Amino acid sequence: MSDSATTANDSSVQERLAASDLAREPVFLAIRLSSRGSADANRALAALGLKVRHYAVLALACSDLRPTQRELSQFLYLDPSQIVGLVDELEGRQLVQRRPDPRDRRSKVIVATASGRRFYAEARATVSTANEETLAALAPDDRDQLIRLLAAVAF
Amino acid sequence: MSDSATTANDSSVQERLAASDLAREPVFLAIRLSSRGSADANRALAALGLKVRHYAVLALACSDLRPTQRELSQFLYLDPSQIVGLVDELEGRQLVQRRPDPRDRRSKVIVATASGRRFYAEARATVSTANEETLAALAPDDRDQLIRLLAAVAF
DNA sequence: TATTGTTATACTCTATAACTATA
DNA sequence: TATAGTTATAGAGTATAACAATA
Repeated sequence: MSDSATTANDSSVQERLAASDLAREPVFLAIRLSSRGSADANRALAALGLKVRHYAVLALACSDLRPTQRELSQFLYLDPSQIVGLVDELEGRQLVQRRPDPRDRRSKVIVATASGRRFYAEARATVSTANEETLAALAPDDRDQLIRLLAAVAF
Repeated sequence: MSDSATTANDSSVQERLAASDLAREPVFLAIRLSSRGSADANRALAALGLKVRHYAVLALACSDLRPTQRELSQFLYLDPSQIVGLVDELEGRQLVQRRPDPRDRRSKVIVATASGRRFYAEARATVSTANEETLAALAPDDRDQLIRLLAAVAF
């Protein structure tokens, strides 16, 4: 399920769908929100040359978690081999660094550089604007509620 | 973001992540629910030889919407060329039929056969069980609330 | 001239297995 | 013997363009 349809986003088309059984299934609805949300976020991030997955890695590199690549793969449900490429790209743009882990020399801790932090602040604002767009149909209270419920399922 | 990590699902790993900024971003959370939900649903549907996208097409073929392939592509945010293959597989298993659209001979209406309807009932029960698993962390009221909010965003 | 279903093709994403260096 | 990062490769999923039939 993704964002590739041709003439979609016709509101009457979506209204017809809303009447179906499918439209009451939580997994189906989550897939839709996810694909719309990541399409919106990717569109916004494209101006910065990022995709959501780069953004997610950068966000964690800016956090105080000091994650290893292995941990990034666990946090993001991505294969360790995919983290390699994402870190490569971010490192090539000097947004993050690979640092030896003093506790285990096999591991590499991924930390943001100073410019990586500045860039993240910018990206975060961009994503936040995209989120506004995605969740425009909800009142502020409902957004908070949605975030709370999603977090409860996710963790 | 998908379901490919190696030793993930360690609850302490997820607790650490819950403390990050990322864990408050609705799009990130939706991606997680979507990937977990579709992984659960796909696992359940595998016993029936279906994936969620086949299931979605079958569900709409069983509805009273009587969708054309073009409409299916709009409903599911899939490219028309992808609908072809999904309908081919379902038709090969005699679960759905392509019927000429009397109103436009270019179009083909996709309708479920009798055995398609029986099969859908079974698949629906299976998916429902998988949903229970995915949403186990939520109380019934919270589940209803989540579905309501997701539907409000999706339509 | 535009649209529906279809085919073909290229591209991205995902999954898997191996290799190296460390543990 | 097992694990972290890496590489390579195959497979699935996605995007794009073209074509025949019909509008």
